[in-house]
Amino acid sequence: MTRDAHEARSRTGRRSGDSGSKVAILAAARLQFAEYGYDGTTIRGIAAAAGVDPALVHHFYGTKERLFAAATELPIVPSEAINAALASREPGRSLGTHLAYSALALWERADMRGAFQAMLRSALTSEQAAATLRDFIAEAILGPVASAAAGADAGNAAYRASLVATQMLGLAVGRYVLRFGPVAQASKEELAVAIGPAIDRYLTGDLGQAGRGH
Amino acid sequence: MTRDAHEARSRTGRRSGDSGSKVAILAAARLQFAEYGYDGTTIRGIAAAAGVDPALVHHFYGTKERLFAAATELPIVPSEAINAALASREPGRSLGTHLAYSALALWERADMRGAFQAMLRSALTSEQAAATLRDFIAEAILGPVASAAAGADAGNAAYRASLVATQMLGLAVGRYVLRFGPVAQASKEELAVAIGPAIDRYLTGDLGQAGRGH
DNA sequence: GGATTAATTCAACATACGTAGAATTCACCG
DNA sequence: CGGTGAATTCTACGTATGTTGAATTAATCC
Repeated sequence: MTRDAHEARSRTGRRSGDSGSKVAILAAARLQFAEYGYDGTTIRGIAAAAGVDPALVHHFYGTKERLFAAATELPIVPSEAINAALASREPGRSLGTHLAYSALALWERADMRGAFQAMLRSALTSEQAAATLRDFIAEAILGPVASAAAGADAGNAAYRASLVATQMLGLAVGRYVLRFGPVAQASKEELAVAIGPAIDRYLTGDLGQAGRGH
Repeated sequence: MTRDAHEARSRTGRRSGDSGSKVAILAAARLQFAEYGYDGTTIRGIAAAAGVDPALVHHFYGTKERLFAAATELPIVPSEAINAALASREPGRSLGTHLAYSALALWERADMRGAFQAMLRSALTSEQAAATLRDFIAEAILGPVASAAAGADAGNAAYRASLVATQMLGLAVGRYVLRFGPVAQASKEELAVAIGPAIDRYLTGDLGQAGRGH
C-alpha cells in the first residue's frame, strides 16, 4: 500500500547471517556485572550495550540469575590453575611471592577479568554471590596452604588460609574495585615482591603467641 | 456517623508524646545500608523497619542521598581516633600490631559499626561512596604511615600506605562482609598479633628489590 | 519448496522505587 | 485559648525494572 515510505524495513524477525547476538549479550553482561554489580546491572542495559532487544536476553538466558551464573562462570578450574602455577615456581622465589604474582596474572587474563570482577563486586551485595566467592576462595587458597603448611601446623590450616585470603582479597578490592592510587598503578612484579613475604608468613611463619596452637 | 466501627481512630496526624521517629529512622537506615548497601536499601524498607510512613523519611531527611550521608556520618574524626590510638601504645607492642588492634576495636564500637559497614558495603557499588571511602582510608592510614616511615623512606609513603590499606581492607571485608569462618570468629587480639607484623613490614620494612626508590 | 525451528522485536503487564502535595492531628507559645 | 508550626499519613505521579506472549522473519531439514 506504499504507506509512509516505500520501503517498510520490517524491524522484527530474524536477521540474515550470523549476528553473534548471544555472544555479544554474554560479553556485555560480564562487563556490566563487573562494573555495577548484580543489582546495579539491568537487563535492559545489557541489551542496549549488545544492540539488542531486552526480550532477546531472556530468550537466550532465561532469568537474570541464570545470566549472572553464565557470566561469572570461570573459563578455568581454579584448583587446576593454582596447581599449574605452583608447579612453575622458579627456584629462589618464595611460595607467597609466587602465589601473589600468579593470582595477579590470573586476574588480569582477558577471559578472567570480567568474570572475576563481576563476582567480587557482586559478592558484596548479594549473599548468593558471597557464598560462591567463599567457596572459590576456599578452593583456591586452602589447597596451597594445606600443602605448604602440611605437618608443620596442620591444625591451623583453615586459619592460615583465611589470613592469606584477607591479604589477597584486600589487594583485589583495592586494586580493581576501589582503585586507590599506588596499588592500582603498580606492576604485578612490584606488588608480588611487596606482598609475598607477608603471605609466606601467614602460610608457615609464627603467628604470634596468642595461643592458638592445637 | 458511626460508619463501620464506632471509633474511627484517625490514622493520620501527629501522635501524642515523643515518638522518637527521627532517631528510629536513622537507626533503621544504618542497619539497612550496612546490610544491603546503598542500592539494595529502599526508603520504603527503612520506613517499614522504623514503623513509619515512607513520606516521613522524606520529611526528615529529604532525599535518599542525604539520608545516606546522615547514616554514614562517623561519630568521631578518624584522624583524631587514630592519633589517640597511637598515643596509647604499650611498650613492647609493635606499631602494626597496635594499629591493627585499634582498627578492630574501632570497627566494633557500637556507634561505629553500622556507619562503617554501610560505607564499606556501599563503596563497592556506588562510585560516590567509593570516593568517600578512599578519602577516609587516606586520612586514617596515611597519617600513621608518614609518621612511622618519616625520614626512612618518605618518597614511598603513599605506596606503603596503600599496601597497609589492602591488608586492613581485606581484613574488614573478610571479617564483616564476606564473613568467612576463622577470620570472622577470631578475637581481636588474635588477629592483631597475626596481622601486625605484616603491617609493620609495609610501614618500615624492605619491600623488595623491584627498584621503587625515587 | 513446504514445514519446522530458531532468532528477533513489539507491546504490555505487574511491581517496586523515589518523591511530592495535600490533609490531619498534636505540641507549644503568646 | 487561639494560632502557628511540626509530625504524621494518604494518595498519587512518573519512572524503571524483570518478565511474558504474540508476531514476524530467516535458516534449516526433508
